[in-house]
Amino acid sequence: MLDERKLAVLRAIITDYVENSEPVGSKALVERYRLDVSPATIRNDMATLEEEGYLTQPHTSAGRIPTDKGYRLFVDRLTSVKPLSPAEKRAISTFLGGAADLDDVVSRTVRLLAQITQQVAIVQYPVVSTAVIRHVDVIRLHPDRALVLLVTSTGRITQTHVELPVETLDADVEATAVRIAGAVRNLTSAQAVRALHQLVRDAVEDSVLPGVVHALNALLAADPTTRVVVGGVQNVARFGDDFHAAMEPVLEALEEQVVLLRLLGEARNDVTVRIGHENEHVGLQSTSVVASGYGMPDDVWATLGVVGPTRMNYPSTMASVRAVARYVGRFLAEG
Amino acid sequence: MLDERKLAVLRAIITDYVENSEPVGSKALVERYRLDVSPATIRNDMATLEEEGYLTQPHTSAGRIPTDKGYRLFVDRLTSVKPLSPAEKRAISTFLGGAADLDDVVSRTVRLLAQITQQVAIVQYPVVSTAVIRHVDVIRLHPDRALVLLVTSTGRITQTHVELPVETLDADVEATAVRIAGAVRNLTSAQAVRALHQLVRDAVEDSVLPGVVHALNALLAADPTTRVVVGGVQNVARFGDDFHAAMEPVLEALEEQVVLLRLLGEARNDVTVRIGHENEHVGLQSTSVVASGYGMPDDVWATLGVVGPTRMNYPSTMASVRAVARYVGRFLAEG
DNA sequence: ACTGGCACTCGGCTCCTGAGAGTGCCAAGT
DNA sequence: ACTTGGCACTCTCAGGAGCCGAGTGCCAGT
Repeated sequence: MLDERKLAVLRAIITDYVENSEPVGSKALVERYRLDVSPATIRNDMATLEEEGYLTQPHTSAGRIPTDKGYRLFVDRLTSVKPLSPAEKRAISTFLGGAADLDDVVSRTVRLLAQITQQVAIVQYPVVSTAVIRHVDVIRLHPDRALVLLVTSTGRITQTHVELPVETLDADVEATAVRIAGAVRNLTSAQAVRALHQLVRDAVEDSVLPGVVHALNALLAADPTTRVVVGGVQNVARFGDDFHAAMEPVLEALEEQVVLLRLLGEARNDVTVRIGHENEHVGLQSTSVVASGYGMPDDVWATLGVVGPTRMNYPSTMASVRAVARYVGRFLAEG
Repeated sequence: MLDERKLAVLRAIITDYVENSEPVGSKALVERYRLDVSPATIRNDMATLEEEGYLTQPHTSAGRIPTDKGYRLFVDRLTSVKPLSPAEKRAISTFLGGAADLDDVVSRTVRLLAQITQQVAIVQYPVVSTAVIRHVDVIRLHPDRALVLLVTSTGRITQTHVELPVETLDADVEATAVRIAGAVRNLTSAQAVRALHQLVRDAVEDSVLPGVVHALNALLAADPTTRVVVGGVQNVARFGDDFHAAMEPVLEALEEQVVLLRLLGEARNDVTVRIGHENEHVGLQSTSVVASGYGMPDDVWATLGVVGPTRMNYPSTMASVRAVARYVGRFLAEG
């Protein structure tokens, strides 16, 4: 049904439309791309492509524009992710190289992604499945209130408050902190939960312990709900003139952590693309999401990606996302 | 020059323009507001107001719209901040009441402000000048690298990394941590800096100490550079149709922490308004900023505010900002 | 299977026109 | 001295007519 030339036509239409943002007609197509056939032939091909659902026309007697299905075929079969130029690679590398700590890495990454794709960047904080607990601390802030701190080997710090029983001595708090720290050090989340359970049963006399353990369990359980950072929101204004109407729901979606997490989806170690209506979130159905997991080859930590208009340059966006994901993964693995 | 009626005319024009987003003419004005004079009289007043720079017309023979100077006069002399309704107060109170920790308070505040003003909300994390250090911790992450943690009495946690000398023993790290923690507990930033300086001179044999102290000094110095959180960005899309052009620079400005901090300005304990060109940042010259410090009556901690179109409802926005600032201050003072 | 030709459609541009809103100014009234 | 009604004028905006051109679909011929 779709021979080689029809695919070439689809590819040319998408390329042209991405570049000029205007419906593209048969004549312009043969002029700009060396298709070596007449416009009439192209018209027939276009008619077929439209029947199959890959193209559509905004109105009769205008050029064609790609549908979501058209973009999908393009992404799946008609293009390959092109490696970045050495200069770009170097830029990524040096930009990330200056990062001081985890927060800095994430914030640099999000700015970098937004910058080179000219779209909205989303970066999820890394969760390492093999992360172990480095430290637990209980810090008394008030007579009846203490701060519980949890530090993992990746430098992630989470905290929560806990109420202390009345008449708790500083020494009690101290003792509990030491006891817990000793019990869970170098354990993974799952192991720690078991160890804490055991600890509560063994040390029944410790009045501070149960509250703190409860708080810690909450922290350990909340762990996968990682933070998501967004950047380059101003690029939404550049998504195109036809975008102004659909803009508010997009901005709204970008403020919801939950939406963003679902958007990034399951962490996979290659680049995935979700086009237009393939996104579940209704406010984002005129956008596409290009995402990639990052981390070690066999241990994906988290996901990052960009949100842009369906009419985006997929090859170049995918290349950028992939490259940034790899560099960040490598950088974090080293540091 | 500006008698009572001319001021009433200006007030009516601003009220009407804020409501309907359309230039307002003399006839509509006398109809909608009981001015008890003829349109011709109003026209003369309008001509005067325009000469004085309070009004302008988009084109000859259209109605008038206020200038920045007109809005300025309006907020300074023609309006008073109206207290919120009991229902609104209750909503603010209950919404903030559920907050668990500092992060939660800030994030709830920013959402609340954006929600009730329908504009972009900005909240600066509180810095308490009287905050004291509750805890310092040094946590070894790698053989040659450790995490330095600083916890203040407000629950603020800052952290940084420090390189350890080769062959450092765990016990050395532990000892240093205990020593430092003991030295600075319950001190303010300024006191702590002095105490640490003393400590370095006294404990020359401690090889870990200098690095950690250096890191701590950086943390203490960085303290006032507090974080700023933004919310309700989607409301930019609702600022008005004429706003679409000026939108990108606004979104851009909202991503820059530095710009935001300057925007909020000096923390003062009452509501301040900066209108249009009174803002230094060029991207924000078609917006107004309504800000207020929050904290205890005599101890302002930080600033919060909203960014909206110059054509905004100043009395209601100012009332909301003031109310939220007060509630947050009170809430933080209690908790 | 491709091509050239041809009739047809339809959006966008320009030009025009009328309606309406609003202004500025003037002379008369209070 | 301020206010008012009247009036001529300006300018935007909406609507309609008409033309242009890009683009299409179809068909007959190669």
